[in-house]
Amino acid sequence: MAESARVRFAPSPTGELHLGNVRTALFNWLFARHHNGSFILRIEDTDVARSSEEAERAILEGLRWLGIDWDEGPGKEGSLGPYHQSDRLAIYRSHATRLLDSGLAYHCYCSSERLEEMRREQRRRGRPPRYDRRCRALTDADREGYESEGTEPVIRFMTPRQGETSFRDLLRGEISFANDTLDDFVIMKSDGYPTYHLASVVDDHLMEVSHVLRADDWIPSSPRHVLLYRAFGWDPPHFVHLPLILDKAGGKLSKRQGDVSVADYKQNGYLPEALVNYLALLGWSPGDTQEILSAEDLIDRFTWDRISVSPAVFDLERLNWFNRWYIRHLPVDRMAHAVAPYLREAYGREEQSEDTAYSPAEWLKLLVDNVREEVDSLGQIPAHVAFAFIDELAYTGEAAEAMRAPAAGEVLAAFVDKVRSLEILDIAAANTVLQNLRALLKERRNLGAREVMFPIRAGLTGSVHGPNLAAVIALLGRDRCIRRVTQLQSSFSR
RNA sequence: GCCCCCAUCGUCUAGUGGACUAGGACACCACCCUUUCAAGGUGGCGACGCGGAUUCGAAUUCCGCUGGGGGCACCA
Repeated sequence: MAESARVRFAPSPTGELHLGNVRTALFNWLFARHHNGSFILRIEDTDVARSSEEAERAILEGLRWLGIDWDEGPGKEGSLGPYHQSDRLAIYRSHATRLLDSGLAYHCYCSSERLEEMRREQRRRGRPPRYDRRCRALTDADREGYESEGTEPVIRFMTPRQGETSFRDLLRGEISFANDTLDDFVIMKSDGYPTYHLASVVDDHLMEVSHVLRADDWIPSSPRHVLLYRAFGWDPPHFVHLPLILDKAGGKLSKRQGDVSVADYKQNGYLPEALVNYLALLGWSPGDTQEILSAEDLIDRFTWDRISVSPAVFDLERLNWFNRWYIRHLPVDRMAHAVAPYLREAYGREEQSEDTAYSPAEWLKLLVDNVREEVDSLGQIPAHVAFAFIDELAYTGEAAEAMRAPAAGEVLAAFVDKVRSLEILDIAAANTVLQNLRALLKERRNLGAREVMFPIRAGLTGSVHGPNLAAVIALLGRDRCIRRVTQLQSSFSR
């Protein structure tokens, strides 16, 4: 590819940033970065009723969070802007007029009621729903009549009745459509805004887009776009249609079954690098067995010819695996920073370090470092560390059983003794305590490791599962450990 | 209904006529490790949709079928 790579992501701000859209954005971005080209962000806000600034903000925020940056677009006006289609209406109008003047487009005054009725009838007769081109044959008198009634027309493209229109998809080769399966589609709406077809073709040309990477479901529209390029006398860009992302049920990924918006994943504690890594591998592969790929790796290795053509099912389990990997490998201070908001939300505070051997920051890091291996996402962390924030423990059945063990009382008493004798209870000291306790009780009562560890863990946390026990002890600190166990002992003796 | 796209383990995929008793990853199962859970290690389960054709030889090429998906708006 000798020519420069200019690609774009062109979302319409009508809702959340959808995973499918993100994947499209990601592939475009990787393509641009790999080829040292440009990645353009264009906001397709031509649907006045559905577009909102809030949705646009969410999209920009989502992209930024994922690290997908743009070279031209909102906040980065380049020479080929503006990058909101609503700011380009004059451009579309003049181009529509050009087609009108050259007889390749015409005004259509048909009401939406008539069009709906027409389509209903066509479907009823088992015919494909298509515009019947009635307004192609309007006389000047007809037109004047409509105009005097105040009817605002749309502008339709005059699609050839005969022949076929084909285009080359880089991955699939030649795809052709018989022109009679296309109809005279609308290019300008009656509110003066262009439709997607016109706007995207005009913009892609004017913004000098070299490659259009977009989702599969655009294939049926592509011949219309090719027709428009030709009508304007332009060369179409290269097309690469990306396979759709399907849900578990095999349909197009949509709301209702699970989270589909990036904001949801962000909120639930998925790391951007995990999402990027997972999404990059949905419909693309590096060609070897490497699974963990950083953004740099992806940029380095991304080429369009390794994009697959068959649809891919979104698999949360696999995303979770990537997220777990990145959670485990993130530097601990970054992890602490990322986890803090979740703790604050759940407990109103992000640490509980008073009366421990640690500073607040150290305490948080110790906590995070010891719990990170147990969760799929950051959002699950608060539930795993309740023992460190809440003193009223709810004991699980297993925990109660562990404390009912014959030696449990003796184990806990010995534990409190050891802890009481300490000045500083950090993780090293806690480990020493546990080691000594094991040796002592092995000698005295021939107890195994579990018989020692389980009652202590259960008494301290209310559960027999959880982070490393020495860490638990260090996180609670000397006084809380003693308090929890003695409370337990008094309730037993009652 | 019409048009278009797609088809390898349950899922993501490698594979571009012979190196395929089809490789890797997720999930699942077993074992090991172990201070619980997890992580890690080892092993296991598990796929070329069907039928023709081309070829000495097809997962790989061609045709048909079947199946799945998408599109058919003054939404993108």
